[in-house]
Amino acid sequence: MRYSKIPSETIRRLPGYLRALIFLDEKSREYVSSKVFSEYVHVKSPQIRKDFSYFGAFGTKGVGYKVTTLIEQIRGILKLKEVQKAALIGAGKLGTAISLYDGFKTYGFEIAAIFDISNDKIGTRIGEIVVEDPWKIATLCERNIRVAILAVPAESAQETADKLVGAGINGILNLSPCYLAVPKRVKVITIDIAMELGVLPYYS
Amino acid sequence: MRYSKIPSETIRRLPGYLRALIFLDEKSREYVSSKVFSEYVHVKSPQIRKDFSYFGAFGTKGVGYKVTTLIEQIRGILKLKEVQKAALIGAGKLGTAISLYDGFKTYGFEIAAIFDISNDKIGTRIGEIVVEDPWKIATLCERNIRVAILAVPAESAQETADKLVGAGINGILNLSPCYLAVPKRVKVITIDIAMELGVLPYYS
DNA sequence: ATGTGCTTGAGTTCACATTCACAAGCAAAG
DNA sequence: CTTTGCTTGTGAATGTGAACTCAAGCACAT
Repeated sequence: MRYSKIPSETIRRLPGYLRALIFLDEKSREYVSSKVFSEYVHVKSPQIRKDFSYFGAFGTKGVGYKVTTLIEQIRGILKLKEVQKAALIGAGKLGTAISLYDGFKTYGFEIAAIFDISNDKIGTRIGEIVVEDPWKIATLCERNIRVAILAVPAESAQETADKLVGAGINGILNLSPCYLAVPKRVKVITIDIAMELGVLPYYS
Repeated sequence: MRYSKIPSETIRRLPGYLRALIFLDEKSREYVSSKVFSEYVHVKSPQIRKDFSYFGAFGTKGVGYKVTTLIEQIRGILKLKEVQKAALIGAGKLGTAISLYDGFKTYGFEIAAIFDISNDKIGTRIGEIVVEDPWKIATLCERNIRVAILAVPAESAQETADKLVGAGINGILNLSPCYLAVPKRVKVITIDIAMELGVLPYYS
């Protein structure tokens, strides 16, 4: 299957599709049509069919798509089939909130390590994970952790990102309000809650 | 000035521009060229010039754009000139982390009210704000609060959103992992951290 | 077995966004 | 005053994604 020709905008929508599909699956819904599905994900139905058609046609005319098949397909494309271990850097208020959020397993993620610079926190436990000293970030690669969530103050974000890159990480979810300079092989996604808020008044 | 013809993709980039410009301003940088600016925001220089040209030409050839003028312009377009009051619903771990985050004022936002359903929290103080009972959400309109940040469990997100809509809110930043059904006049932005994480493995 | 109603899948059209290339123009130096 | 170097602003071309439309086809009822 040639996934390489899937448009990037379609990829961007897939996690949203996945979430809705898992929701439908939990409700024991077996089939869903593009029309009904569009209600759940706020994407128009022709768009949904086009997206699904990129990775092969397996819908049933007159009926719709089988929910479990769709989930399998999307998990496969996003490489979420086996559990991905993720590291959390920064155990402040935000980091703690994130580590306790149970939505990660929906996407096959598991927070497998937490780091914090504060001596008060090192050695203590958040959930079931023991907080470690940041110099141990270098061991992430051998622990098979390739994704990191960065919840540190903006001042130390770049510095920490450099360490992560050095440790062989290839994906960073950056929650600091700043851009990170990283090599091209590393994918960075930045979420700045305040910044997202910035477009709201425009649409009023 | 005809702002109405500014492409939506440009609008989406403006908050990012604004953040970088404020950073430059704090560094006392007076002028910035599109080439230099592109390093800061990770957008190519012709794109930046095109974006700026949508809201009028005021760069100086051979020199660049005046940082403070740019900040004024963008604040004007995004309607961030006067301080916008925002309400925070949900004072759990995530809500608390958000209320203590000081990045909001960069965009002219101020958390002016906090609501939580828990009796333990009502009446206590987070930062300088006293946590209120959710039935007081109805008073938001008369308090001149038009934007809300929703940090409640997914189960009660829709119900709370309905209350907010009833209170005359016209923008919601939704941090729950679910879609919200709201009237068209209300703009919703959903951020699901786990979902954003979902695209990372694909790019590995 | 046949017809009916609904849904898929794809080809096409249209709209939008990005990139490119270059003329026009300011500033500073000689 | 003229020249040199750099940067803007924009029209044209290219690329990309969204919306539309409709023939093909499955399932179920009759």
